[in-house]
Amino acid sequence: MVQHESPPLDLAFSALADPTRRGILERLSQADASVTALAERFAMSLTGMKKHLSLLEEARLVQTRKVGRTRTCRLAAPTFDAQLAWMSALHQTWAARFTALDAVLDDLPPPQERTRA
Amino acid sequence: MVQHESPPLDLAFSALADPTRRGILERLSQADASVTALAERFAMSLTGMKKHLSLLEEARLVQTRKVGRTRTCRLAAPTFDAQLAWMSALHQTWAARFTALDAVLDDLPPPQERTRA
DNA sequence: TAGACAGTGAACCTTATGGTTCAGCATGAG
DNA sequence: CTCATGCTGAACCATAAGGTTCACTGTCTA
Repeated sequence: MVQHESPPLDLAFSALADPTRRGILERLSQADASVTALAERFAMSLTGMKKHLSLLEEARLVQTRKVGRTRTCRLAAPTFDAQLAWMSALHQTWAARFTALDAVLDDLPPPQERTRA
Repeated sequence: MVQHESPPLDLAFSALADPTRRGILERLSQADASVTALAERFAMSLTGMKKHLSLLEEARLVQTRKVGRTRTCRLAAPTFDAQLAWMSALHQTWAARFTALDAVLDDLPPPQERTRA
């Protein structure tokens, strides 16, 4: 497979691709939480949760800090920028194409109707 | 592992997580293309490309149509809605806590720009 | 000081993913 | 009709991903 590159976009999108991780983000959007709390909430082992959190942290979607023996997790703020920018760029393109080309492509006549012209 | 659910968000985000697939979308944003053309462009087998395209199609990011023996691929339009909504919802939460990212979302074109006749 | 508690890390298991090759199967051009 | 072209599908392979358990470290607390 050789996934040679893993730029921010890869990290962020694939972090977001997992429903559990999206759940974690939603949960954290309500309140900060410890690893244990999250593990309980999502019914998985501490270790499993830790892995998710590591990914989320690497993708800069979550920020954690360990005080004493408990690690507290919170949402990291300015993180969707790259994704939004990317999606937005593609979206722009659509807008352009729709106004111009869309009607033609969308309503492309069925093959047998192409006799005239 | 048992990935029991695979709702639109999963599909879309994980489709977007792969750099090749993002590349395909970018390429298609410039012009429609056949499977062969895409496979050549991304230096992979037809079959490999087909798999990517199937995923993209299932995620409703790409639309294909076969005419004769060639299948033409084009961007599908109104597809980031769910993701934008989700991210935006999370972002709302931040807004209460931080106040940074608003500009990005504001710059975004309205998700439903498909007002074509 | 003795546990208990919170988190880590290594090893492992199973399934998913990204890719390949090879063998078809329609379709279009001579 | 024949053959090249364009795509499909099945089988396979290596690695990544999502999870587990078990052993361990560090930190409270009684």
